[in-house]
Amino acid sequence: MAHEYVNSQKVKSAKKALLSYETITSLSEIFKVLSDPTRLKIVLALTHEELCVQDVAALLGVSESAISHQLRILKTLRLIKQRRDGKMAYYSLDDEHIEDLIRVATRHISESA
Amino acid sequence: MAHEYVNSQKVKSAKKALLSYETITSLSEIFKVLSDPTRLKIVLALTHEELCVQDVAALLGVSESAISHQLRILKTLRLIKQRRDGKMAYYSLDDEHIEDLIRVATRHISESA
DNA sequence: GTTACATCTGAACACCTGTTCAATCGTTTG
DNA sequence: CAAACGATTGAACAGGTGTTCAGATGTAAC
Repeated sequence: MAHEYVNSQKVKSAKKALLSYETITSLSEIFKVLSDPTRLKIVLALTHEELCVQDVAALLGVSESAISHQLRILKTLRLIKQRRDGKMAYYSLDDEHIEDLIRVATRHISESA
Repeated sequence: MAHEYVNSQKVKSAKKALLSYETITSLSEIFKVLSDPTRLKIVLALTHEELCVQDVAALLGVSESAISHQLRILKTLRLIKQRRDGKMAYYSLDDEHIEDLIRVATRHISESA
């Protein structure tokens, strides 16, 4: 194979911007968890205030079961944490950086409109 | 309905962090497009250098057809732009803010490890 | 213990998504 | 013109995703 690429010079330059497999995987994961509107709303709602499952469901207009499923995903990925109080379970944000990410993204869409 | 929420005060506070339907939709969209590893790699590769379809495919180890499909998605969402040169089509980034978003997300995963 | 309530869970379902494969389009070259 | 090449497209496929539904936890009150 004399020429692996059409334009080796450009590819060589482009290669510098690539990231490791682990980084790509982690980035995809964090973007993916925020790509679902319901999860995104949950994260926003829990940013500055803890809420129980019922209230999250009522606030967002989604069934409690669906919310519970999504809360589990967010908890597994350590974006939120849980506090038990009797029968109730209170959830709150457990990631200080997520706010920044959403803020940067929000600025992005408002400036490209 | 005397009590719409279990904890009205907390819900009232949480409501302040919510965003409009349009903003939520746009945010989900931008996170979703970056949630696929192939698309994320394409965006990274085209950040500082334009590339033709063949070279993107070879660089990422994906078929030209699959790359072409993804390039169309990225182009539709105005993340990348196309330049024609004879038979070749050169693609490059068309969004200055995407780099920031990926940079913030990268910092996030490196600090939470 | 039993009832009531909040939450959680698993299976099922419809829907969406990314790749593959084959065919087609556009442009360039002989 | 025809052949060659890069790129594009559409249908089909497997795999993944979010919600619903019914049932099971777990905790508190009686």
